[in-house]
Amino acid sequence: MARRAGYDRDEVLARAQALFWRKGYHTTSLKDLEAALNMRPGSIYAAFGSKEALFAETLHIYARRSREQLRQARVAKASPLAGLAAYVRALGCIQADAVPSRACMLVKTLLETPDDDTVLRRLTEEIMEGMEAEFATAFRAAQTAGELPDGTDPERLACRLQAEIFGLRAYAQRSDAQDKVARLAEDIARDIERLADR
Amino acid sequence: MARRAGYDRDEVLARAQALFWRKGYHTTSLKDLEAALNMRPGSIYAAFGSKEALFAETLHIYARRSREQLRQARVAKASPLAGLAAYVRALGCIQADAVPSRACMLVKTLLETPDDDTVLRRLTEEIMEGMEAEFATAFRAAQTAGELPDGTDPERLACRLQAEIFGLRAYAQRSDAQDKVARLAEDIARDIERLADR
DNA sequence: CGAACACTTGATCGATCACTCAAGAAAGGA
DNA sequence: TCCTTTCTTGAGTGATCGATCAAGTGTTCG
Repeated sequence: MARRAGYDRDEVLARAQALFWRKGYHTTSLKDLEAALNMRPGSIYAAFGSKEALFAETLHIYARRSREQLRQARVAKASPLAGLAAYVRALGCIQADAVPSRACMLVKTLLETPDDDTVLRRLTEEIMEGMEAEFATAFRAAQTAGELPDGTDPERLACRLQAEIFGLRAYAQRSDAQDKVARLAEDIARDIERLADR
Repeated sequence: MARRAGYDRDEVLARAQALFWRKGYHTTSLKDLEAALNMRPGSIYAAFGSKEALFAETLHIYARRSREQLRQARVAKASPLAGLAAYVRALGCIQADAVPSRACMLVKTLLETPDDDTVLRRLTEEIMEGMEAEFATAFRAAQTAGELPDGTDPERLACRLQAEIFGLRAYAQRSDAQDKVARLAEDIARDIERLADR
Protein backbone atom coordinates (compact mmCIF):
# COMPACT_ATOMS: atom_id res chain seq x y z
CA MET A 1 0.00 0.00 0.00
CA ALA A 2 1.06 3.55 -0.75
CA ARG A 3 3.43 5.24 -3.12
CA ARG A 4 7.04 4.18 -3.66
CA ALA A 5 9.88 6.65 -3.76
CA GLY A 6 10.65 7.90 -7.25
CA TYR A 7 14.40 7.60 -6.79
CA ASP A 8 17.01 5.03 -5.87
CA ARG A 9 18.38 5.93 -2.46
CA ASP A 10 21.87 4.59 -3.10
CA GLU A 11 22.12 6.36 -6.41
CA VAL A 12 21.00 9.63 -4.85
CA LEU A 13 23.53 9.20 -2.05
CA ALA A 14 26.28 8.55 -4.58
CA ARG A 15 25.41 11.75 -6.41
CA ALA A 16 25.31 13.73 -3.18
CA GLN A 17 28.65 12.28 -2.17
CA ALA A 18 30.26 13.28 -5.45
CA LEU A 19 28.96 16.81 -5.07
CA PHE A 20 30.03 17.18 -1.44
CA TRP A 21 33.41 15.62 -2.13
CA ARG A 22 34.05 18.06 -4.94
CA LYS A 23 32.67 21.25 -3.43
CA GLY A 24 32.95 20.66 0.29
CA TYR A 25 30.20 20.92 2.87
CA HIS A 26 29.73 24.65 3.34
CA THR A 27 30.17 25.56 -0.30
CA THR A 28 27.45 23.14 -1.39
CA SER A 29 24.03 24.75 -1.17
CA LEU A 30 20.64 23.13 -1.15
CA LYS A 31 20.08 24.54 -4.61
CA ASP A 32 23.14 22.61 -5.76
CA LEU A 33 21.81 19.45 -4.16
CA GLU A 34 18.35 19.93 -5.66
CA ALA A 35 19.91 20.14 -9.11
CA ALA A 36 22.35 17.25 -8.64
CA LEU A 37 19.84 14.90 -7.03
CA ASN A 38 16.91 16.06 -9.15
CA MET A 39 14.88 16.30 -5.95
CA ARG A 40 12.93 19.11 -4.34
CA PRO A 41 13.73 20.29 -0.81
CA GLY A 42 10.76 18.51 0.74
CA SER A 43 11.90 15.15 -0.62
CA ILE A 44 15.48 15.72 0.43
CA TYR A 45 14.48 16.53 3.99
CA ALA A 46 11.98 13.67 4.12
CA ALA A 47 14.69 11.27 3.01
CA PHE A 48 17.71 12.50 4.95
CA GLY A 49 16.55 14.89 7.68
CA SER A 50 19.02 17.69 7.14
CA LYS A 51 21.92 18.82 5.01
CA GLU A 52 24.28 17.82 7.79
CA ALA A 53 22.79 14.34 8.15
CA LEU A 54 22.99 13.82 4.40
CA PHE A 55 26.61 14.88 4.43
CA ALA A 56 27.32 12.49 7.30
CA GLU A 57 25.88 9.63 5.24
CA THR A 58 28.12 10.51 2.32
CA LEU A 59 31.11 10.57 4.65
CA HIS A 60 30.28 7.04 5.76
CA ILE A 61 30.16 5.97 2.13
CA TYR A 62 33.56 7.51 1.59
CA ALA A 63 34.94 5.71 4.63
CA ARG A 64 33.56 2.36 3.50
CA ARG A 65 35.04 2.75 0.04
CA SER A 66 38.42 3.80 1.41
CA ARG A 67 38.61 0.75 3.64
CA GLU A 68 37.52 -1.42 0.74
CA GLN A 69 40.28 -0.05 -1.50
CA LEU A 70 42.87 -0.70 1.18
CA ARG A 71 41.58 -4.23 1.65
CA GLN A 72 41.75 -4.89 -2.08
CA ALA A 73 45.31 -3.65 -2.33
CA ARG A 74 46.31 -5.84 0.58
CA VAL A 75 44.80 -9.09 -0.71
CA ALA A 76 46.27 -8.45 -4.17
CA LYS A 77 49.79 -8.51 -2.78
CA ALA A 78 51.64 -11.29 -1.06
CA SER A 79 53.20 -9.22 1.72
CA PRO A 80 51.65 -6.56 3.98
CA LEU A 81 54.19 -3.90 3.06
CA ALA A 82 53.68 -4.56 -0.65
CA GLY A 83 49.93 -4.16 -0.08
CA LEU A 84 50.35 -0.78 1.58
CA ALA A 85 52.72 0.34 -1.16
CA ALA A 86 50.20 -0.73 -3.79
CA TYR A 87 47.48 1.24 -2.01
CA VAL A 88 49.61 4.39 -2.11
CA ARG A 89 50.52 3.88 -5.76
CA ALA A 90 46.85 3.47 -6.61
CA LEU A 91 46.10 6.80 -4.92
CA GLY A 92 48.77 8.43 -7.05
CA CYS A 93 47.39 7.01 -10.29
CA ILE A 94 43.84 8.33 -9.89
CA GLN A 95 43.06 10.57 -12.84
CA ALA A 96 41.58 13.96 -12.03
CA ASP A 97 38.57 13.39 -14.30
CA ALA A 98 37.79 9.99 -12.80
CA VAL A 99 36.95 11.33 -9.37
CA PRO A 100 35.07 14.33 -7.91
CA SER A 101 38.26 15.62 -6.29
CA ARG A 102 41.79 14.27 -6.01
CA ALA A 103 41.90 15.56 -2.45
CA CYS A 104 40.74 13.42 0.45
CA MET A 105 37.16 14.13 1.47
CA LEU A 106 38.06 13.52 5.11
CA VAL A 107 40.84 16.10 5.11
CA LYS A 108 38.66 18.60 3.29
CA THR A 109 36.01 18.14 5.97
CA LEU A 110 38.51 18.24 8.81
CA LEU A 111 39.93 21.54 7.59
CA GLU A 112 36.62 23.26 6.97
CA THR A 113 35.05 22.15 10.25
CA PRO A 114 35.29 24.38 13.34
CA ASP A 115 37.45 23.15 16.22
CA ASP A 116 34.66 23.21 18.75
CA ASP A 117 32.79 19.99 18.77
CA THR A 118 30.41 19.61 15.88
CA VAL A 119 28.90 16.37 14.70
CA LEU A 120 30.86 16.43 11.45
CA ARG A 121 34.19 17.14 13.05
CA ARG A 122 33.85 14.29 15.47
CA LEU A 123 32.65 11.90 12.77
CA THR A 124 35.56 12.83 10.53
CA GLU A 125 38.09 12.22 13.26
CA GLU A 126 36.51 8.89 14.13
CA ILE A 127 36.80 7.73 10.54
CA MET A 128 40.40 8.91 10.37
CA GLU A 129 41.15 7.03 13.55
CA GLY A 130 39.61 3.92 11.99
CA MET A 131 41.72 4.20 8.85
CA GLU A 132 44.85 4.73 10.88
CA ALA A 133 44.00 1.62 12.86
CA GLU A 134 43.75 -0.30 9.57
CA PHE A 135 47.22 0.88 8.64
CA ALA A 136 48.48 -0.16 12.05
CA THR A 137 47.00 -3.63 11.58
CA ALA A 138 48.82 -3.95 8.27
CA PHE A 139 52.10 -2.86 9.80
CA ARG A 140 51.62 -5.32 12.65
CA ALA A 141 51.06 -8.04 10.08
CA ALA A 142 54.28 -6.97 8.39
CA GLN A 143 56.06 -7.25 11.69
CA THR A 144 54.66 -10.71 12.32
CA ALA A 145 55.74 -11.72 8.82
CA GLY A 146 59.25 -10.58 9.63
CA GLU A 147 59.15 -7.70 7.18
CA LEU A 148 59.91 -5.08 9.78
CA PRO A 149 62.99 -4.86 12.00
CA ASP A 150 62.39 -5.35 15.71
CA GLY A 151 61.91 -2.13 17.59
CA THR A 152 59.80 -0.45 14.94
CA ASP A 153 56.45 0.77 16.20
CA PRO A 154 53.47 -0.15 13.96
CA GLU A 155 51.29 2.59 15.43
CA ARG A 156 53.97 5.14 14.73
CA LEU A 157 54.33 3.97 11.14
CA ALA A 158 50.54 4.07 10.74
CA CYS A 159 50.43 7.66 11.93
CA ARG A 160 53.22 8.57 9.54
CA LEU A 161 51.55 6.82 6.62
CA GLN A 162 48.25 8.57 7.24
CA ALA A 163 50.00 11.93 7.32
CA GLU A 164 51.82 11.07 4.08
CA ILE A 165 48.53 10.21 2.41
CA PHE A 166 46.94 13.40 3.70
CA GLY A 167 49.84 15.29 2.17
CA LEU A 168 49.82 13.38 -1.10
CA ARG A 169 46.15 14.03 -1.66
CA ALA A 170 46.25 17.65 -0.58
CA TYR A 171 49.10 18.14 -3.00
CA ALA A 172 47.04 16.40 -5.67
CA GLN A 173 44.44 19.16 -5.36
CA ARG A 174 46.93 21.63 -6.83
CA SER A 175 45.90 22.18 -10.42
CA ASP A 176 49.42 23.30 -11.32
CA ALA A 177 51.13 20.11 -10.20
CA GLN A 178 49.08 17.22 -11.57
CA ASP A 179 52.05 15.59 -13.26
CA LYS A 180 54.05 15.34 -10.05
CA VAL A 181 51.46 13.36 -8.09
CA ALA A 182 52.18 9.88 -9.42
CA ARG A 183 55.91 10.44 -8.90
CA LEU A 184 55.21 11.58 -5.36
CA ALA A 185 53.12 8.48 -4.65
CA GLU A 186 55.92 6.36 -6.05
CA ASP A 187 58.41 7.95 -3.66
CA ILE A 188 56.13 7.28 -0.70
CA ALA A 189 55.51 3.70 -1.80
CA ARG A 190 59.23 3.06 -2.18
CA ASP A 191 59.84 4.32 1.34
CA ILE A 192 57.26 1.86 2.64
CA GLU A 193 58.95 -1.00 0.81
CA ARG A 194 62.35 0.14 2.06
CA LEU A 195 61.20 -0.31 5.64
CA ALA A 196 61.93 -4.01 5.08
CA ASP A 197 65.68 -3.58 4.65
CA ARG A 198 66.64 -1.48 7.60
CA MET B 1 44.33 68.11 6.34
CA ALA B 2 41.59 65.69 7.24
CA ARG B 3 40.97 62.89 9.65
CA ARG B 4 43.38 60.02 10.29
CA ALA B 5 42.25 56.42 10.39
CA GLY B 6 41.35 55.27 13.87
CA TYR B 7 43.11 51.93 13.54
CA ASP B 8 46.51 50.53 12.76
CA ARG B 9 46.33 48.82 9.40
CA ASP B 10 48.93 46.16 10.15
CA GLU B 11 47.33 45.31 13.44
CA VAL B 12 43.92 45.00 11.81
CA LEU B 13 45.39 42.78 9.09
CA ALA B 14 47.00 40.58 11.72
CA ARG B 15 43.67 40.14 13.47
CA ALA B 16 41.90 39.37 10.20
CA GLN B 17 44.59 36.86 9.32
CA ALA B 18 44.20 35.06 12.63
CA LEU B 19 40.45 34.84 12.14
CA PHE B 20 40.65 33.63 8.54
CA TRP B 21 43.39 31.15 9.37
CA ARG B 22 41.31 29.68 12.16
CA LYS B 23 37.89 29.64 10.53
CA GLY B 24 38.65 29.54 6.83
CA TYR B 25 37.42 31.90 4.16
CA HIS B 26 33.82 30.85 3.59
CA THR B 27 33.03 30.16 7.22
CA THR B 28 34.14 33.62 8.28
CA SER B 29 31.33 36.12 7.94
CA LEU B 30 31.48 39.87 7.85
CA LYS B 31 29.85 39.91 11.26
CA ASP B 32 32.81 37.87 12.53
CA LEU B 33 35.23 40.32 10.95
CA GLU B 34 33.39 43.35 12.35
CA ALA B 35 33.71 41.90 15.83
CA ALA B 36 37.35 40.80 15.48
CA LEU B 37 38.55 44.02 13.85
CA ASN B 38 36.27 46.30 15.85
CA MET B 39 35.33 48.00 12.59
CA ARG B 40 32.03 48.64 10.88
CA PRO B 41 31.36 47.31 7.35
CA GLY B 42 31.86 50.71 5.75
CA SER B 43 35.35 51.06 7.20
CA ILE B 44 36.29 47.52 6.25
CA TYR B 45 35.25 48.05 2.65
CA ALA B 46 36.88 51.47 2.49
CA ALA B 47 40.13 49.96 3.72
CA PHE B 48 40.25 46.65 1.86
CA GLY B 49 37.70 46.71 -0.95
CA SER B 50 36.10 43.34 -0.40
CA LYS B 51 36.15 40.27 1.80
CA GLU B 52 38.09 38.45 -0.89
CA ALA B 53 40.71 41.20 -1.23
CA LEU B 54 41.14 41.31 2.54
CA PHE B 55 41.60 37.55 2.61
CA ALA B 56 44.17 37.78 -0.19
CA GLU B 57 46.15 40.29 1.87
CA THR B 58 46.14 37.96 4.85
CA LEU B 59 47.34 35.12 2.62
CA HIS B 60 50.28 37.25 1.57
CA ILE B 61 51.11 37.88 5.21
CA TYR B 62 51.01 34.14 5.84
CA ALA B 63 53.31 33.51 2.88
CA ARG B 64 55.79 36.12 4.03
CA ARG B 65 55.92 34.71 7.53
CA SER B 66 56.33 31.15 6.25
CA ARG B 67 59.28 32.12 4.10
CA GLU B 68 60.74 34.03 7.01
CA GLN B 69 60.49 31.01 9.31
CA LEU B 70 62.20 28.83 6.75
CA ARG B 71 64.96 31.38 6.30
CA GLN B 72 65.52 31.59 10.06
CA ALA B 73 65.74 27.83 10.40
CA ARG B 74 68.26 27.71 7.57
CA VAL B 75 70.60 30.39 8.90
CA ALA B 76 70.48 28.89 12.38
CA LYS B 77 71.97 25.64 11.12
CA ALA B 78 75.30 24.98 9.54
CA SER B 79 74.13 22.67 6.78
CA PRO B 80 71.15 23.01 4.39
CA LEU B 81 69.66 19.64 5.36
CA ALA B 82 69.93 20.46 9.05
CA GLY B 83 68.12 23.72 8.34
CA LEU B 84 65.24 21.96 6.62
CA ALA B 85 65.04 19.41 9.41
CA ALA B 86 64.94 22.20 11.97
CA TYR B 87 62.13 23.89 10.05
CA VAL B 88 60.06 20.69 10.16
CA ARG B 89 60.76 20.14 13.85
CA ALA B 90 59.67 23.69 14.58
CA LEU B 91 56.38 23.03 12.80
CA GLY B 92 55.84 19.98 14.98
CA CYS B 93 56.50 21.88 18.19
CA ILE B 94 53.91 24.61 17.63
CA GLN B 95 51.45 24.53 20.50
CA ALA B 96 47.79 24.53 19.56
CA ASP B 97 47.03 27.57 21.73
CA ALA B 98 49.92 29.60 20.30
CA VAL B 99 48.49 29.76 16.81
CA PRO B 100 45.04 30.29 15.23
CA SER B 101 45.17 26.81 13.69
CA ARG B 102 47.79 24.09 13.56
CA ALA B 103 46.76 23.40 9.98
CA CYS B 104 48.38 25.24 7.09
CA MET B 105 46.35 28.22 5.94
CA LEU B 106 47.38 27.56 2.35
CA VAL B 107 46.11 23.98 2.38
CA LYS B 108 42.89 25.05 4.07
CA THR B 109 42.37 27.60 1.31
CA LEU B 110 43.36 25.19 -1.45
CA LEU B 111 40.85 22.62 -0.25
CA GLU B 112 37.95 24.99 0.22
CA THR B 113 38.44 26.80 -3.09
CA PRO B 114 36.60 25.63 -6.22
CA ASP B 115 38.67 24.07 -8.99
CA ASP B 116 37.60 26.55 -11.61
CA ASP B 117 39.85 29.53 -11.59
CA THR B 118 39.14 31.94 -8.81
CA VAL B 119 41.49 34.63 -7.61
CA LEU B 120 42.09 32.89 -4.30
CA ARG B 121 42.80 29.51 -5.81
CA ARG B 122 45.38 30.90 -8.17
CA LEU B 123 47.01 32.99 -5.46
CA THR B 124 47.22 29.99 -3.14
CA GLU B 125 48.87 27.85 -5.78
CA GLU B 126 51.34 30.60 -6.62
CA ILE B 127 52.39 30.86 -3.00
CA MET B 128 52.72 27.10 -2.73
CA GLU B 129 54.86 27.08 -5.84
CA GLY B 130 57.06 29.75 -4.26
CA MET B 131 57.52 27.78 -1.05
CA GLU B 132 58.34 24.64 -2.99
CA ALA B 133 60.93 26.61 -4.93
CA GLU B 134 62.49 27.67 -1.61
CA PHE B 135 62.72 24.03 -0.58
CA ALA B 136 64.31 23.20 -3.93
CA THR B 137 66.89 25.94 -3.43
CA ALA B 138 67.77 24.47 -0.06
CA PHE B 139 68.13 20.99 -1.49
CA ARG B 140 70.30 22.33 -4.31
CA ALA B 141 72.48 23.98 -1.70
CA ALA B 142 72.71 20.64 0.07
CA GLN B 143 73.77 19.01 -3.15
CA THR B 144 76.43 21.65 -3.75
CA ALA B 145 77.66 21.13 -0.20
CA GLY B 146 78.02 17.44 -0.91
CA GLU B 147 75.24 16.45 1.49
CA LEU B 148 73.22 14.67 -1.16
CA PRO B 149 74.29 11.71 -3.27
CA ASP B 150 74.67 12.36 -6.99
CA GLY B 151 71.57 11.52 -8.98
CA THR B 152 69.12 12.85 -6.42
CA ASP B 153 66.71 15.42 -7.81
CA PRO B 154 66.32 18.58 -5.65
CA GLU B 155 62.98 19.46 -7.26
CA ARG B 156 61.67 16.02 -6.53
CA LEU B 157 62.77 16.23 -2.91
CA ALA B 158 61.18 19.67 -2.64
CA CYS B 159 57.87 18.34 -3.91
CA ARG B 160 58.04 15.47 -1.46
CA LEU B 161 58.89 17.76 1.45
CA GLN B 162 56.01 20.09 0.69
CA ALA B 163 53.61 17.15 0.58
CA GLU B 164 54.99 15.90 3.90
CA ILE B 165 54.45 19.30 5.47
CA PHE B 166 50.94 19.47 4.06
CA GLY B 167 50.30 16.09 5.65
CA LEU B 168 51.91 16.94 8.96
CA ARG B 169 49.86 20.08 9.37
CA ALA B 170 46.61 18.54 8.21
CA TYR B 171 47.20 15.78 10.72
CA ALA B 172 47.89 18.41 13.36
CA GLN B 173 44.36 19.70 12.90
CA ARG B 174 43.01 16.48 14.40
CA SER B 175 41.97 17.29 17.93
CA ASP B 176 42.30 13.63 18.92
CA ALA B 177 45.93 13.31 17.95
CA GLN B 178 47.73 16.35 19.31
CA ASP B 179 50.35 14.30 21.13
CA LYS B 180 51.47 12.49 17.99
CA VAL B 181 52.35 15.59 15.99
CA ALA B 182 55.77 16.33 17.43
CA ARG B 183 56.75 12.68 17.02
CA LEU B 184 55.55 12.79 13.44
CA ALA B 185 57.60 15.91 12.73
CA GLU B 186 60.60 14.20 14.28
CA ASP B 187 60.20 11.23 11.93
CA ILE B 188 60.02 13.52 8.91
CA ALA B 189 63.03 15.54 10.08
CA ARG B 190 65.07 12.36 10.58
CA ASP B 191 64.26 11.23 7.06
CA ILE B 192 65.55 14.53 5.74
CA GLU B 193 68.78 14.15 7.67
CA ARG B 194 69.12 10.55 6.53
CA LEU B 195 69.19 11.71 2.93
CA ALA B 196 72.85 12.50 3.60
CA ASP B 197 73.92 8.89 4.14
CA ARG B 198 72.47 7.13 1.14
C1' DC C 1 -14.52 3.02 -7.02
C1' DG C 2 -12.83 5.50 -3.04
C1' DA C 3 -10.44 5.64 1.33
C1' DA C 4 -5.76 5.35 3.30
C1' DC C 5 -1.21 6.07 2.89
C1' DA C 6 3.45 7.65 1.14
C1' DC C 7 5.96 10.56 -1.42
C1' DT C 8 6.64 14.99 -4.25
C1' DT C 9 6.04 19.63 -5.10
C1' DG C 10 7.18 24.50 -4.72
C1' DA C 11 5.91 28.59 -2.45
C1' DT C 12 7.48 30.43 1.58
C1' DC C 13 9.77 31.08 6.16
C1' DG C 14 13.06 33.93 9.08
C1' DA C 15 17.96 34.33 9.23
C1' DT C 16 22.01 35.55 7.41
C1' DC C 17 25.00 36.57 3.50
C1' DA C 18 28.32 40.19 1.31
C1' DC C 19 27.94 44.78 0.47
C1' DT C 20 26.37 50.00 -0.08
C1' DC C 21 25.69 54.70 1.00
C1' DA C 22 23.88 58.84 3.07
C1' DA C 23 24.80 61.15 7.11
C1' DG C 24 27.74 62.27 11.00
C1' DA C 25 32.24 62.97 13.32
C1' DA C 26 37.06 64.32 13.64
C1' DA C 27 41.15 66.76 12.17
C1' DG C 28 44.05 70.31 9.40
C1' DG C 29 44.32 74.70 6.87
C1' DA C 30 42.83 79.40 6.11
C1' DT D 1 36.01 80.13 13.43
C1' DC D 2 34.53 77.68 9.52
C1' DC D 3 35.43 75.15 5.43
C1' DT D 4 37.40 71.08 3.37
C1' DT D 5 38.75 66.60 3.47
C1' DT D 6 38.76 61.97 5.15
C1' DC D 7 37.14 58.40 7.91
C1' DT D 8 33.36 56.13 10.60
C1' DT D 9 28.86 54.78 11.40
C1' DG D 10 24.93 51.62 11.03
C1' DA D 11 20.62 51.11 8.87
C1' DG D 12 19.37 49.06 4.83
C1' DT D 13 20.10 46.59 -0.03
C1' DG D 14 18.74 42.35 -2.65
C1' DA D 15 20.23 37.76 -2.73
C1' DT D 16 20.68 33.44 -0.88
C1' DC D 17 20.97 30.42 3.04
C1' DG D 18 18.89 25.92 5.26
C1' DA D 19 14.51 24.39 6.36
C1' DT D 20 9.23 23.90 6.56
C1' DC D 21 4.62 22.53 5.28
C1' DA D 22 0.10 22.56 3.14
C1' DA D 23 -1.46 20.95 -1.04
C1' DG D 24 -1.07 17.78 -4.80
C1' DT D 25 0.03 13.23 -6.93
C1' DG D 26 0.62 8.42 -7.31
C1' DT D 27 -0.13 3.63 -5.51
C1' DT D 28 -2.31 -0.09 -3.08
C1' DC D 29 -6.00 -2.37 -0.79
C1' DG D 30 -10.79 -3.17 0.62
